[in-house]
Order: sequence, then structure tokens, then C-alpha cells
Amino acid sequence: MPERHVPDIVVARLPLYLRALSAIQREGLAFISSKELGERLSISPAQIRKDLSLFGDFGRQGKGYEVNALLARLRRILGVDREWLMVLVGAGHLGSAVANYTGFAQRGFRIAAVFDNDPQRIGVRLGEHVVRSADELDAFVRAHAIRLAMIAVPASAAQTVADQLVRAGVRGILNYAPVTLTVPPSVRVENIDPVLHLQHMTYYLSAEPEAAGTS
Amino acid sequence: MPERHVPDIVVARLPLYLRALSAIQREGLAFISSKELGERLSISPAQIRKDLSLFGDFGRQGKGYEVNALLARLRRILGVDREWLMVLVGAGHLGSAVANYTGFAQRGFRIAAVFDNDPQRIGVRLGEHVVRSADELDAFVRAHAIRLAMIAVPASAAQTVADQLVRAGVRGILNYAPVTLTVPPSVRVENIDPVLHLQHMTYYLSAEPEAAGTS
DNA sequence: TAGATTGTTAATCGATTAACAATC
DNA sequence: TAGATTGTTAATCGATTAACAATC
Repeated sequence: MPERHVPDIVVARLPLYLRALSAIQREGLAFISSKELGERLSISPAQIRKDLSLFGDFGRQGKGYEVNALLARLRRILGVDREWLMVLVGAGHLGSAVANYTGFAQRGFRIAAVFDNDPQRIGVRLGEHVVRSADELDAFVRAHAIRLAMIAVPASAAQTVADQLVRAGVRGILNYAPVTLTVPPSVRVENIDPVLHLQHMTYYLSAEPEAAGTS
Repeated sequence: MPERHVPDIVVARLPLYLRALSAIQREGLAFISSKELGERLSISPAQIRKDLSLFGDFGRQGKGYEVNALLARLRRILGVDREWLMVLVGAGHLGSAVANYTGFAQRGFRIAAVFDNDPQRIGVRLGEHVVRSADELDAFVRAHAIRLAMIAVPASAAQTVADQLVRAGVRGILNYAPVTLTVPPSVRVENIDPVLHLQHMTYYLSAEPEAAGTS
């Protein structure tokens, strides 16, 4: 019932809670306290309680949160209590891996079709898909009212693909290409660039030349 | 010379600056202002100036930042002004895609070897690698003083692999498995779980039942 | 009941932004 | 010079944490 302004940074943590709770459910635990959940996720118990309290009172004093109930509620909040259809654009090495990854369907994200503009790849079988021509992308997205897409094309082609997707009605893009996409404010983009993560880590692994001492 | 306490959130933005500046360099621009860089990245100019000023005075009033010089400096700050060797554990669909991705080597991250514990996969050619037995992992990491690793094994095996890597001396792990890893504080972990990003987006794409109006 | 843990408030902490003198 | 943009300070904004009454 509450559902006040939910900061985006809180929304970003909810899937993490969901993932951890799924594991806890598989372990057969019926209740979990914010303390223990926090330990598993390296998040403070206070933060977990505060985040969850934005959406209602799920906990029970003295016991913690009922795992099944909280899982169901989080799925509902995140909108993953149903199946989502996605299109995948790009059938190279990365696109192939994405198409073959079973984790999407397991968690409710089904790839409805895979597209590429390379004649060499069109028609090729990819897991349970046959790669389609990018020419069919617009019609397919419209026909199936697809709202989610994944881009796994080279950086040079990513913006063009994004423009096509947006025009066809896509509202969320998971972008694997190492470029910042420009889209209208009504469209959400999330980026995955593994090199960015590696560079983040090397900062800490590189002994800074001047700053030898810690203090 | 300055190099005061650098917040981690600033460190996380530096690779983004680096990536954008590389593109700007390819376009042939010699100078870029914080205003224009900010527009490309959807980051405020003030934030860019503040972030960069933590590391010194790179800019020139009236002109902006010299692209080449800033690029070189950022590479040095992040520790990517040299090549890093990595090991990749897991040679399934995802591991194969990672092994074949040319973007790592292009940006200075070289995969030195690929490991798997499935006899079916050991010995198989993967891009320029031949998959090795996981039994050799520890010795290899030590022999080559490897500090970075990527985990692309099933969730159920990820923690065990992480433990092995840490014992062998790895200091940074890029984890593709959808689990939270537990490692000593001296080891850094970055996670990539595409489903988490999708769930983040579906929150906004799902019309909340009760919150029909915007206000 | 005694013990444990929630939900929430207030305090703290940290990050972002606005503004502007300095200066290329 | 006039115009543009930096580096930096102070103000604002927002997020995290500590603490505790409420209560299962």
C-alpha cells in the first residue's frame, strides 16, 4: 500500500534480494532475518529493512521475513511474476552465448527471436532459434508487442539498432555493446561492459606510484 | 600529485570516461569540454570536473581537456597502461563467448588460459586457446603470477572456483555466475548478471496496479 | 515470559550541483 | 580583448546508519 517515491538505487537492490531469497528458499529455510540476509549480501540489515519497508510490512518481529511470501511480493513488485518476451539483436559469439543461456528463461525472460544483418548468419540455428534477418525486426517487435531487447552487435552498429528498437516500441534495452546509447527518456537502458568492471578492479590492484604509504 | 581519498563511486566512473575519450580520440577531436563529455555520458559537467580534479589539473580554461593527454593519464590512474593477464574458468556457452571476445585484448586484458573441469571440454580448441583441466589452475595462476580471473561456471560451482582462485593468489574476480561470492577483503569481486539488469528495468515497465496516476 | 527482530525516526555521512573567481 | 571553460568552494540533496520502542 505505501509505495512512496522509490529511489532507483533501492530498485537496483531488489533483484539482488530476490536472487538471494531464491537460494535461501532452495535451502529450505522458511524465515530469514535482515541480519542474515545482510551477511549473505554484504548489505547492512538496517538498509534491507528500510528498503523493504518502502513496499509494506513483510517482517515479523523476533522471526524475520517469511521467505516464500517475501519472494512472491518481490516478484510482483519487480514485475517478474509473469513471463517477459525479448528480442536479441546480434548473433555473433556473444549473441550466441546469450541465446544459449538458460538462465533467462529460468527466471522468466524468454527470447522470442534472434536477429542479425549478416547474410552468413541468417537462417542459422542457434539453440532453439533460427536467426532472422534484421529487416524483419521492426515488424516482429510490433506484432508481438515486445518491450524488452538485448543488443549484442558491434559497437559501431549499436546506436542504429537501438534507434530501430525504440521506433518499433521497445521500452527497455540491455546493451552489451561498449558504447553509451542515446535514447528518449521513456526508454530505459542498462549496460554490460565487462572491460569497465576489469578496469575498475585494476585501479585497486595497481600500486599507485606516489602513494606508497597507506596514510 | 593530489590523489586524496578517491570515493569508489568516482573510480567506477573513470572507465566510462576512458571509453568515451577513446571514441572521441577516434573521431579526431583534440580537445573536449566537460560540458560535451557530460552530454555524451549523461553526467553533469560539474561532476566530471570534480572527479578529474581529484587526480590533478588536466584542463585548460576556455578550451577543455586535451584528449590524448587525458586518455594517457586516465590509463595510468586505472592501471591499464600495461597488459593484464587473466585466467578464465568455465568453457561452456558463456565461457566460449568470453574466450572469443576480442574486446578484452583490444583494451589490454589478455586471457592467458581457459580452464574447465568437464573432461568433454578439456583439450578442446577455443579461439586461440586449448581448454585445460581445472586441476592445473592453481599451478598456472602461481606460475604466471596471475592477478585477475573471470568465472563463467554454473552458479553451484562458482564459490568453490573462487576459493581456489583466491588461494592461488588472484586479487580480482569478474564473476558471471548469478551468486554472491564470499571472498577475503583483500580480493575484489565485480559481478555481471544480466537478469538483474532486466529485473531492474521491468520494475519501471510494469504499470504498478495501485499507482495508476503519476502524481 | 525472555529473546529476538522488525519498522521507523533522527542523526550522520557522503555525493551531487550551483556558482563564480581565475585564467587560457 | 571577449568568450569560454576550468578548478573549487559552499550549499543542497540524498542515502546510509544507529538506535529504540513496538511486538511477535
